[in-house]
Amino acid sequence: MRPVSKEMGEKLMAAADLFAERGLDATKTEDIAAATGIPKATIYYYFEGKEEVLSFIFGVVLDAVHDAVAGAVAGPGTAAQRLARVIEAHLQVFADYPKASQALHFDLGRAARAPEVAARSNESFIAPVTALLRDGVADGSFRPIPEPRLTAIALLGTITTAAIHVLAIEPTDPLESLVGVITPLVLDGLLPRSDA
Amino acid sequence: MRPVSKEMGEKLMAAADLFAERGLDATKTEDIAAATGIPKATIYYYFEGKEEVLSFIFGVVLDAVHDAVAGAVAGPGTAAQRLARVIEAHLQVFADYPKASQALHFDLGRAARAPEVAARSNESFIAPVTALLRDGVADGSFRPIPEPRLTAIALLGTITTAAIHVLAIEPTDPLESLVGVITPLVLDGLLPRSDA
DNA sequence: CACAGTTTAGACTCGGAGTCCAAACCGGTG
DNA sequence: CACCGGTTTGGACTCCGAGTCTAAACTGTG
Repeated sequence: MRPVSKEMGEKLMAAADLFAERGLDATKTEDIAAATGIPKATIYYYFEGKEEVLSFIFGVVLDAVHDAVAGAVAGPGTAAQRLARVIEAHLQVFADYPKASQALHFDLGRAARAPEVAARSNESFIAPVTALLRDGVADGSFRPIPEPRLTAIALLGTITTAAIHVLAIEPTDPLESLVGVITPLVLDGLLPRSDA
Repeated sequence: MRPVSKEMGEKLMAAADLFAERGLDATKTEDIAAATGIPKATIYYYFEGKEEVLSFIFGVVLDAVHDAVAGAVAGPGTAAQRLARVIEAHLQVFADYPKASQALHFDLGRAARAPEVAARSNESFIAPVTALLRDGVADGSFRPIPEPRLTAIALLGTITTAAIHVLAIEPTDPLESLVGVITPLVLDGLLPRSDA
């Protein structure tokens, strides 16, 4: 994969629509060419094949997640407040890159099988959130969490699944409504608080 | 898709391994034939194509989820106890059909795009769990939940993502360890309970 | 201008999905 | 047993699209 100019990168994001609608394999190289305005031969000059085009798009999203999460984690406040901001920021990435996020989630298998995508999703979300959970436990703003890493992974699933569902399957509710669903769910749980 | 005999159905499940490892598109019809022992021509006699073979496998898993969830929801106890059993039962399906579950999650895009798969995952999990949440709110065993359906979807994501991760990506932890992660997470949340 | 890198059209190869067919097989039924 | 419908299968065939290749044009830089 040759280095991609900013302009070309932007053009390429148009392919995210195709991938989100049809998936990688139902998307012809010619379609990508048509949608992006980049001729097939040029695409092959930059990328090994359409799978690498998809990886490029995934990279853009994962970078955005990385920045969003890193910013939220590094911010002020208790671990709980920062986790709430992680959720908000992550959802904002879905709002910013709806089609690309959808493509990422929908071609999850391919993504998971690509070691560098797995590594990046680890760096972007799982590792920082795991650390945040540990912090919160240490300073008492979270209850003891026996498996912070698995918990972080579960949180990732909570956020992404809900977001993708709203985005792609039943776009009846706005994405913002999810903050009010997910944040209380993961912070307070479903049981009533006797001290509330 | 013609009706499939029990024996043939069992043979077909061998294809789940291929789908889980490589995804549908990297799996050749010939490979399916080799893995299942069913010749290509016979496969095409029963199914429109390999996509329908995948749908068949998805159907088996979704049926199992349906039965597991229905059983847990219908059981005795508070809504919280029944939800805990839903989680356990759902995880048990992952344990029973690891490869097929993986294939389902990995080819999520295809699944989500297939209207009957979306409908079945709604019937199997989302609708019954939404109802369970409503019940729990009504009888006071859950706190008020403004968006029970979105919450149910979020729960589905929590469970499946964690399970798939453990199953496919980092099989270091056993699947059972997830019960202790997910159940407290969704029932109690991450914040400490001052009344605990 | 010459040279290196980029861009592109278009022709080509090749693998695999799905089609088709005809032969065999199988389990009733008269 | 002879027949008939549905099933099973091998193998040949078509067709589409990914990826390759080439050569020409174009771009900017010394």
